[in-house]
Amino acid sequence: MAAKGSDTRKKRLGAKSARLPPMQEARSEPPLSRERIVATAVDLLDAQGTDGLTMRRLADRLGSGVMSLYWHVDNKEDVFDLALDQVLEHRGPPQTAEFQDWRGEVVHMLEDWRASMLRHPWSVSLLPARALGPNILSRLELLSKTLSRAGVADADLNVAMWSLWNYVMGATITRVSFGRSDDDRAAAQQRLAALGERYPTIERSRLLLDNDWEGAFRKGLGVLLDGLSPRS
Amino acid sequence: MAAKGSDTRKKRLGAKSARLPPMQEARSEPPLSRERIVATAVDLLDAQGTDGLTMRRLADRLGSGVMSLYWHVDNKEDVFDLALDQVLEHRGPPQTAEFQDWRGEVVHMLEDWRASMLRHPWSVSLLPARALGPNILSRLELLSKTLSRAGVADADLNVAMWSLWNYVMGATITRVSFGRSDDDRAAAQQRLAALGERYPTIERSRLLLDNDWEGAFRKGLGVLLDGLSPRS
DNA sequence: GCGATGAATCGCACGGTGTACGAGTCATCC
DNA sequence: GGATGACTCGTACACCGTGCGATTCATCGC
Repeated sequence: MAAKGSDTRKKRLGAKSARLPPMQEARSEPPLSRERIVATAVDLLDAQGTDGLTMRRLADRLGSGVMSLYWHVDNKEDVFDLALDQVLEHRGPPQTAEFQDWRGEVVHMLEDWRASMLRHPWSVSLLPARALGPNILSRLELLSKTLSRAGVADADLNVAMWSLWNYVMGATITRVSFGRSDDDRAAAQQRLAALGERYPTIERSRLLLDNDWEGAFRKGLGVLLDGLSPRS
Repeated sequence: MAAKGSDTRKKRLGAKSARLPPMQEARSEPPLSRERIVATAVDLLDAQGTDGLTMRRLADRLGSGVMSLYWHVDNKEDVFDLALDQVLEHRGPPQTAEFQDWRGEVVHMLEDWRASMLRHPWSVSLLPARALGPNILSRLELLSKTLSRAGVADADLNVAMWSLWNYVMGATITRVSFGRSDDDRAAAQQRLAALGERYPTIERSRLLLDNDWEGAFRKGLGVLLDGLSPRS
């Protein structure tokens, strides 16, 4: 059903002819390209969220006709896929040959991952329903290699990988859905209090008001890493 | 922006008049009600997924006009909220007075939570973007109370709660998005292999082919609980 | 120079969507 | 008998993704 890989007729041509501007329209937009479409889509998503992205609006921002987009892109789903992967781009590993602090590196990697998604909140609602783009795979590869080199046995590797992935995804998604604004959460907690004594414990602990997201994230991650460490 | 609480004019009237069937149509549907709408929406979501739920289709299944739904329901978002909460209903705690195996209880609670969502895969893509319904709150309350009674200090309670929540949500969402079918995952892993040697480690570990979801879930959860246990 | 090719752009139109609006029906109560 | 209010629903509107040609224009073999 969900075939990946753009299979419409269209190949990235080898950057041969540098289309010179048509010179009739002084402020004409640069020509359409997959890259420009994706970049604009990310802008639009940042500004208006998932529902804000429509093909028409996207074309407007690009100064093109709607149907022109479909030459470069399979369909709207494709745009989402590309935008998501774009946002998860990451610089390669620092490539330090020596390997003293694997734990710190893992924490850093995962925090960077999380931060990348939090910078574009729409990405977390997209990710669950989408396949793995190259940038996600590359991040997984890096994590896997680090854990492996740190001494995690092959037999335990997948459990470790999935546990970390699950935790990071869950924490990020939660952060986005509940962390909108202090006011929102205050309102939620108040509604909760108003609901009477049905939820005394979470009301007392002020669960929804807790806003040390980073601290909580790090602590939970620490616990997980403690348990997943080799030769623990 | 996202005001909760149905604010349209409409109150659940106190079950006063039992609308007797109009007797002109022998097989006429029972009258519309919020409950019937939600139940039918869940059926429709189970059968057709998130995109399959349209107000028109929903009305068709209910044998009513489309706009009649809007008397009982604020809008489509409302339907999603209600359907999600409905699916997360749960039986109250066994209410055992004695408290020997808190850990087993927590594991059981979280596995039940996870299972409830996996039974309705659409729920996981809904949850990230939605506020907390009463059934979610009630589950959180139960979890919180259990941990607290088990001896988790108040100061550590929120970290424990969020860590567990994050992990469970992440694992469930991941399970649904990647666990579609063996074929899908085999295809993904193959695509990955075809992509050459860019991802050697995850290719070697066959990360995407691992299908012992339950085992991995339980192991990761165990690690987390080990670290979060009181007086560890 | 000239026709053919094919990449790229885009207008139009179609079938679908959520829902605002207001006109209807009907049981109930004064 | 009239008023009220709960409830149903047909019509209409604006917007959506996208299939289908028609159109433009640079390039290339002749």
